[in-house]
Amino acid sequence: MSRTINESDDSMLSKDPKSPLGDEGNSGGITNGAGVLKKGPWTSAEDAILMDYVKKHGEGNWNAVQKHSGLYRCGKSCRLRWANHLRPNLKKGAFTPEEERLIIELHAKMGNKWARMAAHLPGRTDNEIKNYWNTRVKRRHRAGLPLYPPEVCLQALHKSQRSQTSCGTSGGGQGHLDLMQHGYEIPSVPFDSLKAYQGILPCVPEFPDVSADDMLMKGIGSSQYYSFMPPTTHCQKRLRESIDALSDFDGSITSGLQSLNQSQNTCDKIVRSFGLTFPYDPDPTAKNPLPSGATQGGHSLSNGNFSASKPDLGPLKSELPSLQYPETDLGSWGTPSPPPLLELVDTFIQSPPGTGTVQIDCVSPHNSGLLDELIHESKMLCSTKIQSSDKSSSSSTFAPGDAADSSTLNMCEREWNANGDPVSPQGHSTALLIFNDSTPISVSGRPADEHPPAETFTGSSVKSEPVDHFFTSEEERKKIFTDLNASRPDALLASDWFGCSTLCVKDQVIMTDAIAALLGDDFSSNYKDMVAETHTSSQGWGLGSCEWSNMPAVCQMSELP
DNA sequence: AAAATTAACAACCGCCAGAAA
DNA sequence: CTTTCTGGCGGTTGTTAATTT
Repeated sequence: MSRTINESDDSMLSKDPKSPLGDEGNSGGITNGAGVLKKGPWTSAEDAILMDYVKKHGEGNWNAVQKHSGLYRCGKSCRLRWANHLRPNLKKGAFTPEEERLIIELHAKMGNKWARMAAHLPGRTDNEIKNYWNTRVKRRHRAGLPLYPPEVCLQALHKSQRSQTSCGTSGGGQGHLDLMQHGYEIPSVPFDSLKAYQGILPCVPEFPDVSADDMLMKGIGSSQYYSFMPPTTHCQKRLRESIDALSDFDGSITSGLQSLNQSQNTCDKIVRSFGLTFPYDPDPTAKNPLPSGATQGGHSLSNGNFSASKPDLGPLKSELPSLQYPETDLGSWGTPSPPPLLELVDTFIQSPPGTGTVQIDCVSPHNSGLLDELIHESKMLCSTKIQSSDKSSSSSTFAPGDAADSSTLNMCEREWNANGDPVSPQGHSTALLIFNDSTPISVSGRPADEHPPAETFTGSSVKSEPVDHFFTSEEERKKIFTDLNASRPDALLASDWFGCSTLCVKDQVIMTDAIAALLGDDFSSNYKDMVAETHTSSQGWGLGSCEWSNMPAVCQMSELP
């Protein structure tokens, strides 16, 4: 739009520092010694000055612009103005369908790497792309549509698979061409892997396209709308720390993470990097460390359908720190993820001995005091747990009947019942994901390479073969995570989210035996009934309309002998 | 026709990394 | 080696036009 430029400003074209350039429309500025630097919309007069300057001096040295041209703008602002509006060969106007398609594809591959994406779109700026995408996110979200069209997902999947293959055969030296050339980082592997089920698993008839980015974008597309999803960068910051700590993260996830068990510091790192809290509570009856208000609010958040499926709780959204997910928010949880994903996360998140029960929460980067408090408390509890579990690690087990967990379950069940409509398109069925301690072993005690028969719960449609089809080996899965984590912390985060969340699958629900083990027979039975109900009353919802930002984080890392 | 909502855009801010001093 | 400067990037906010109610 050209609305911001008042064409009458042309009359003000002047290089006189005392001209209206210096203060016209000044909506507050900063001083830099030479005067007040103007902020706000650029006038065409300022544009002319800047263009003239660049013509004479070339790009760069933006801080000198003011000195040489008398333009009362900071160098940063000048650079931005030049890059986004004045530089030649800029393509203006709406994105063409082709460009839109490209953006979608690129975003599927790169995530919020606007500058890189812009490099693929001649004449377009990162800002343009970013704005377009954010708008798209809002629009799609509002419409309840998936962010990525299915073809993009499939494409990403194929690339992902090729990339994995390539990495596997070349030792990672030569990844997918795109990955290497364009700095494509790890595609959203875990999600892509799920997408793979689309064509394999009957239980995933139309796995909606979603990726780590998707999830993230759901959360970061706009703080206005997704304020309770951790923005990528902040998560990356947290993750970076852990990645640093895991410099030996060479695929041996277990060893890498187990090393984290060495100290409170590492525990802290885990907490921060994974956005986890470790509210281990020796007293299961007081398991939920969140204040009731937070819980409730978190519920509203996690239920936080922007379409306000629970309007009564809506107002809490703005009052609460982001991402305080209650353990009890069942009604809004998605459906359980398929076993491989669970195991993937299991593989990655090796709860060190003594970590004990871990509640994974998603910590907002914009921690409020409350959240900080919770984190602090979690750290303390974590520390406590490490100490205590050292004494009793051999006997520390997680069982369906475990009091602590059952308390959670009870809460969940109550919540579930309270929600009344557990299978509504946006209040999907729920499950707890249990991250067991020893990776190769699922909660049910089954070795990881022996994929659990998820059909146990769906009773009909879940098969285990796809697991083997997609992940040929444990090494491969580890490899994926290694690659993922090494180059795409946000994807890791997403995987973390994924792992600690539940997966919404159109028309179908997958439940792992791990979950079953946790829930116990009665609950599982109820769950199955509910699933059946879901099937019959399905409205064809998918991830696209699923509230990722809702993802509760009731992930329990339990110890296993 | 007015108000409300949504979309599109522009610009700023904070953070970070690399280069230069 | 440390500090400072600069440019770049991504997230966020604010404004306005367009559309809907």
